[in-house]
Amino acid sequence: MTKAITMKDVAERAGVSPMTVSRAFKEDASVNAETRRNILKAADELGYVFDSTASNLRSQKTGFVAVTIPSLNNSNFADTVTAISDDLAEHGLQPLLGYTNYCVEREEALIEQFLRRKPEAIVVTGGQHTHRGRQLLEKARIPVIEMWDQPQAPVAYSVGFSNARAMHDLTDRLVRLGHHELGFIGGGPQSDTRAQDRRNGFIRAVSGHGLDASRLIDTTSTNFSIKEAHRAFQELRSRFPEVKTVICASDLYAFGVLSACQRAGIKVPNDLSIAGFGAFEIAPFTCPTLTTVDAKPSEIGQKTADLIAALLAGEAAQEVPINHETRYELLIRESTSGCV
Amino acid sequence: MTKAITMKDVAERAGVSPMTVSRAFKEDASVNAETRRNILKAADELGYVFDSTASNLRSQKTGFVAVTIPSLNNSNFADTVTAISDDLAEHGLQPLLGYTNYCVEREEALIEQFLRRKPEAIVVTGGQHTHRGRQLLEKARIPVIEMWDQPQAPVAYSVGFSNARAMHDLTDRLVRLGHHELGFIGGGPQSDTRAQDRRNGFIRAVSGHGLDASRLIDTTSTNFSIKEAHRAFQELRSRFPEVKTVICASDLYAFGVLSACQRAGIKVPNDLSIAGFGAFEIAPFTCPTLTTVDAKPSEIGQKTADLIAALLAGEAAQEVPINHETRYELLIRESTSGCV
DNA sequence: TTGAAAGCGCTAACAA
DNA sequence: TTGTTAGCGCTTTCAA
Repeated sequence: MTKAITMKDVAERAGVSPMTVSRAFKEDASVNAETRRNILKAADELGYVFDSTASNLRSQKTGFVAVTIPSLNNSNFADTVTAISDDLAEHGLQPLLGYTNYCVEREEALIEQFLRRKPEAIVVTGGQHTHRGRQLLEKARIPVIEMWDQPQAPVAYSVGFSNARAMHDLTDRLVRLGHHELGFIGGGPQSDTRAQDRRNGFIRAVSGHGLDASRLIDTTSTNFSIKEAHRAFQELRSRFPEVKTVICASDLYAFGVLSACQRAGIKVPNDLSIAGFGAFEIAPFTCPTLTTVDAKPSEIGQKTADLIAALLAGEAAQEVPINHETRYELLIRESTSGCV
Repeated sequence: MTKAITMKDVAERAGVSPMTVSRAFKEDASVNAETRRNILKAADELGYVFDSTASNLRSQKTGFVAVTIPSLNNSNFADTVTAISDDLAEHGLQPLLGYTNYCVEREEALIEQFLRRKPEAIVVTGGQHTHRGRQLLEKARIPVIEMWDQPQAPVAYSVGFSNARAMHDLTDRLVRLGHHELGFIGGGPQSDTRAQDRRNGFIRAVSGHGLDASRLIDTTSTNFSIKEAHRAFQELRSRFPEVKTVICASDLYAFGVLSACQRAGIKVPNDLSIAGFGAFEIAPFTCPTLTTVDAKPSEIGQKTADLIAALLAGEAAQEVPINHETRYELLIRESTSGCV
């Protein structure tokens, strides 16, 4: 391995000082136009590659934004990350992405790892952390954003919505449309906290109407899978055969229930209504189309990135709101039109 | 902002030299067990956070592996990245993830950006790059891996399979099963190169049997969407009404065609057979279940990470093969059982 | 607009 | 096992 080419080499070739080379590589620095051209040419000829690691150390700025999500393989989180990534890029920031696999201990490890890399802000999904994870976030001297949920006790900033309220609204709407025998799949004690919140919202809405809110089926894996939905639906059918409307913590579950019904010859929505959560790409294309809630994941990502940009631009803290509530939208479709 | 706490501070508090603190933070360094305990305690009390940026510069090692994929929102690529990420973590490496949106110019920009951060290896998806992108990869003095495809002229290492051959095999198999009027959706000149390769494989297989291989429908967007499939299927129906078997460049297209059929009352597979590519999670759960090809994305990720680990461990270059072929599997299911 | 000097926080290399 | 010295490649700061 020959020695790496540095700014000094470029400087010598261009006949200037290293400092001028440094400036030439900064878009907005004041360097004579021709000098800059010469420098960039020299750099190109030498095959010089700017070294961010040195720049990061000296300037105490890395341009990193740490982001942890539960899973990469979930189109909602993928949409959020895509939006964050796009938006941050406009501000010259680069996400440092990690996934927790829905495990707070893994989150803690990720947070610790990421903080060592000196990101300029850190984004985590949800408000559930280990004790130490939370401490790390609190002591990090950078903006901390919890997204997707509205934590009861936010570490600092939050961008998201209440999963409980969203599911409450969906359920309430369906009850008003005539659905009275409802069951819920997902959100058991082992699941993702967002799924748990959704289940709570379901219970609150159903109880609020004086209906039976006890037809709940736990799922055992933290991430959502179609297979799991099949198992859960079977359990629902045997324990609560009277259920006419199944609401699921995720569209993936809803799709699983729908496919199980198609296999079993159960007509949806005539015999059974189904609703999901998340507005996955397939939802408007299934037969029947799937009732769901669009949590607008891209909007969450965008608002998160905008918030970071504002905070890093040094906007007076009192001008930046702490909690950023994002919208969600009920999408009532064919799969729940059976009771009218 | 008060001054950051450094190793020097920790050293003073623990009554040792900074070098000893440095060693205490390295798992395998030789430090007296009690000394290390004292140091870590002191660090904890001071709220010290190890500074990777300084470590990276001094040791000329960042622990980063740059990875670019076309899209985050594609479960195949998400699976690959998840596997890479898991595997690299075991070697203390951290992926630096970026997505190109199926655009070689964006890829070039990402490569350039990433190389400045001094990753220890770089992984790109596929073998298509801009001229400069390729040059950057060639001149980077780190292992370069092209994954998912088997490029004709690899930059260095490759881990993947031939999309053309995989689709050829699927098509060939279907022809042998009695499918003789075939059409293909996707892989037009504007699409993802992997989709183009698949189309070529289709053409080769169909022509190979002396059948009409000209029933091809272009899609216009680079990423796969269900909506696009609806449009394409409509075009296929009007231009080639004789088609009895539709093969799609992606499961997402196949799902779109299937849902369009369900809407239109076309019986699958009795009136029309459908096959996709990618073994998406929904494929075994649709009604009918979907014939597809499993390209084993996790395996690609795993092999890629293993290759990187081997190369960084300094294994003699001649011991490490250049091309790593990964397996794929034909999954013949209900959606193509109409011709038997 | 350009340059010189100093140093960001860590660790390689060497010494004890 | 521990310490000393020097310096990784940039950019801050100050001066011209």
